[in-house]
Amino acid sequence: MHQPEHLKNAGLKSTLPRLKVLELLENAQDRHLTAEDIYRKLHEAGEEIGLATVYRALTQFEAAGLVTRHNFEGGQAVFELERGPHHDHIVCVHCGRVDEFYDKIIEERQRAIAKKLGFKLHEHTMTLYGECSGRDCPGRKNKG
Amino acid sequence: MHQPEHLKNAGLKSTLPRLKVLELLENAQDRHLTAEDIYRKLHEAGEEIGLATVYRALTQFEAAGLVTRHNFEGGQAVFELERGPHHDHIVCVHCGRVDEFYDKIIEERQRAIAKKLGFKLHEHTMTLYGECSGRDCPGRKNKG
DNA sequence: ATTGCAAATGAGAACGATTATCATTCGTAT
DNA sequence: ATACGAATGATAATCGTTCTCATTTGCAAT
Ligand SMILES: [Mn+2]
Ligand SMILES: [Mn+2]
Ligand SMILES: [Zn+2]
Ligand SMILES: [Zn+2]
Repeated sequence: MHQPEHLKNAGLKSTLPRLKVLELLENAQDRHLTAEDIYRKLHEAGEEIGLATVYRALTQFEAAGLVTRHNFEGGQAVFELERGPHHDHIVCVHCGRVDEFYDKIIEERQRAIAKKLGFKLHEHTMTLYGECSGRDCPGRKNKG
Repeated sequence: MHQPEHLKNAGLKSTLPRLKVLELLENAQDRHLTAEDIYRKLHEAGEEIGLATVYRALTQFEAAGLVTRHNFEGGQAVFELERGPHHDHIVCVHCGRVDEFYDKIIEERQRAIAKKLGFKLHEHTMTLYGECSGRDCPGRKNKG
């Protein structure tokens, strides 16, 4: 369900490459993807697109509020389609799994801290790092 | 007060370049510096040192727990000497000013969230971004 | 349907931050 | 003082991302 209107509404011309990127973000199993993930997945699906175009599309989507960029530690930025409300992330240091959460108390405290320090708060990043308990996580201490 | 013992205790050989970097981190007015900040300040002070050596020293200090690396948004990583207990940061989007804070409630919530999601928490990053109220901040709405 | 033109694309060059290479120098234990 | 492994510094290389520019496309006016 990739609507050209989504792009039009965001003030972006509806082009084939942009629609492909948007569609992939909508349908991919993983919500958090690097530019190269997207480039690779599109090529695997037989779609022609340049890497520079993927980067440009993502930057524009971000500016339009369609997409959020995260700089988890380590090289590449990851992008996710803006679906629901704000949330933060916890990342497994072994398998890279990303879980999402929202904590009202933390958000309140952040606002209070900014106020106390004399800042007009714009946004924040918060990422927790740890070891997940996935059955297939390589960091798992193999017990039954 | 740059003690060779600090390096020795950290398992690092006491060399002149490392002592210079450590001394600068101890004495610089700004607690949060990029590798190039350090390189530049040392050269301005007439000290000979290679940029690669600055990067290597910082990476080793980090591994030894003497220094913490932060990836605030935008290009360069910043480093700070590990002095007291853990804290997080709030950064002014206009002037780059960095303030530090610690919030016990947030830290507690983070632990609870990780537990609920089945993660063994290792660490976290939290950075707030906003507009500071410094007299000389360029983003300041000039009112008396 | 054709035309015209600004905007978008893609290939590859360029860029900035960081790391790797390697010949030379240094630190330190004998 | 000697010796040897580790550290240094100049520079090349790497990596993610952005820029350049010739070509193509979207789209609106014929
Ligand atoms: Mn997310
Ligand atoms: Mn700090
Ligand atoms: Zn995992
Ligand atoms: Zn400011």
